[in-house]
Amino acid sequence: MATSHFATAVAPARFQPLPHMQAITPYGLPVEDNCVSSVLREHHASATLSQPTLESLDRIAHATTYPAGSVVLVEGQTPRGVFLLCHGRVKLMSTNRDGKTFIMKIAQPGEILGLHAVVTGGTQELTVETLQPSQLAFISRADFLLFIKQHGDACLHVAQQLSSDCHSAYEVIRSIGLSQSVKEKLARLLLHWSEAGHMSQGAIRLTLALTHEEVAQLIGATRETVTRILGELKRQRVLELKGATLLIRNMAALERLAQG
Amino acid sequence: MATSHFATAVAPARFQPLPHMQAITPYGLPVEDNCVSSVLREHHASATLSQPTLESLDRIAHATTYPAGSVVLVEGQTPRGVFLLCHGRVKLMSTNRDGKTFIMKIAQPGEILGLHAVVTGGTQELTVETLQPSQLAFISRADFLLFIKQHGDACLHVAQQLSSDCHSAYEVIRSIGLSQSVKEKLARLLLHWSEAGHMSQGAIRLTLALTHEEVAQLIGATRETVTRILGELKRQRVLELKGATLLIRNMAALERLAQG
DNA sequence: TCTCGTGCGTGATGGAAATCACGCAATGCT
DNA sequence: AGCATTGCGTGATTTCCATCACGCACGAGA
Repeated sequence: MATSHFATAVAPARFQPLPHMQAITPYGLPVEDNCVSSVLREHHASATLSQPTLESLDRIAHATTYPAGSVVLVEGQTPRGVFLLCHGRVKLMSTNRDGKTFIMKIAQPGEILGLHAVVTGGTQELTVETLQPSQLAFISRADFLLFIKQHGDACLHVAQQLSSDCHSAYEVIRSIGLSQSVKEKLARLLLHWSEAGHMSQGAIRLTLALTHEEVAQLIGATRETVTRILGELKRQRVLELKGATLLIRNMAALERLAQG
Repeated sequence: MATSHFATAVAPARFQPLPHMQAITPYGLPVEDNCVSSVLREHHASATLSQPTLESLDRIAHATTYPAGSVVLVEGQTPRGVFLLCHGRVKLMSTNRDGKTFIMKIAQPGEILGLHAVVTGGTQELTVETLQPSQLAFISRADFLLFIKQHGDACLHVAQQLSSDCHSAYEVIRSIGLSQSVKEKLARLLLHWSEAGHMSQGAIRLTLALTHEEVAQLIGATRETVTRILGELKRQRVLELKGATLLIRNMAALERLAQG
């Protein structure tokens, strides 16, 4: 189990292109030169970042496309810079010596990866691995530090990003530290996901792009328990699961499980 | 148990002085007007903050002394501003509906409390309660935001503080998410504390200012298990405990327990 | 088409720790 | 002094979940 995890996590690192090998492998993603400013405009940052700031960011950022399963950053390494996630989804995780993995969060487009290490000058806290083919923009440490020194609005945005990282870390701690059972944690996770899902005929529909193993690593449990509890919830008609599509049929029951 | 926790956590809130009631109750602590710049000079910030920045910080900060057990910030509340911890120690914690508490960290002088909420504009993430008589400097939200906008070095320092908050949150997640047993978590905690302890006749001496209950809340366990494991470690001559003084006799054994 | 790898479904079993339920010492209050 | 409160020490019981050990489905590649 631990071995198989390492296989998926580490093997694709060989495919990791260097930042300057820009867009050699499209993996079906559109190759945009200015993906940086566009993704920041679409997502949260529009309010805080000025036009000149975005432009100078575009100048120092280099977009690259990665296949699914690429290891972009590794915990413990000295950071060469930060990555801005333009397209796709990546998992941020930590692994201990006996191969047990904990997934801290799934990052969405617009998030900056590897920020802490660059800001504090320490080593990388988390391992970052793509879940899908993803486009990331690399900014070297020196360029980035100069950039936030020169642009006050960027520094504020960095602070906000760090705040939001903290926020999600605290959420995780609350989830795994303050709950009695795995069922409760799983219910909480599903509720959290349901916020991003769509209503359809009285149920909430969302696509579950993770394996049971990964779900387990998100809540600090084993794959078997996740499978068992999901099965139980299906039998109780709380959930319905076809392929990667998850239907939440009984929201109230889920909320009760998550400690109402 | 839950009730008794709430008693200690909430009751002293009645003694909470308003920030403008400056230094009415000294509680045995020296009353310094410029505690802000002096504590920042002593601790980490000396490198990043310039003299003019420190001076203007002193102008907007208002020092106040609190007795032990004061609730300074409460999770969920809309923040009026941030607190800079000048003297003493406070615990940052989160509580769920059935009264179960998780302590995220014990903050040391120099740390800024309530930063996330002020930076992001959201609600307070954590409850902050003094463990000892402590001196805190209040800075209103408006003053603080203006201050970091005007002082680039301060904004960077804020980013670093947020990074370090994230760092400790990730540490906690690793500790509680990636360990097999309570014994392992407790060993890790003791090792972490030992870094701040002093060597004396082949053992490391440190003062354990927390109750077993609080230790349990730091590692996500119950008071009984903490008592039992500490007792076991005493019997195995790994630890020695007299009053609030903790002696670590066998560092190697502790490291083995913490997964060497 | 036949493996092989990967992910899911399930049973049996053991063990770590939560829970419950005490007693006992130290401290503070009136 | 007497009483309440708080923190520590311990036993008995129980519950939940990790662990081990399978089988089975499905897509990919030879």
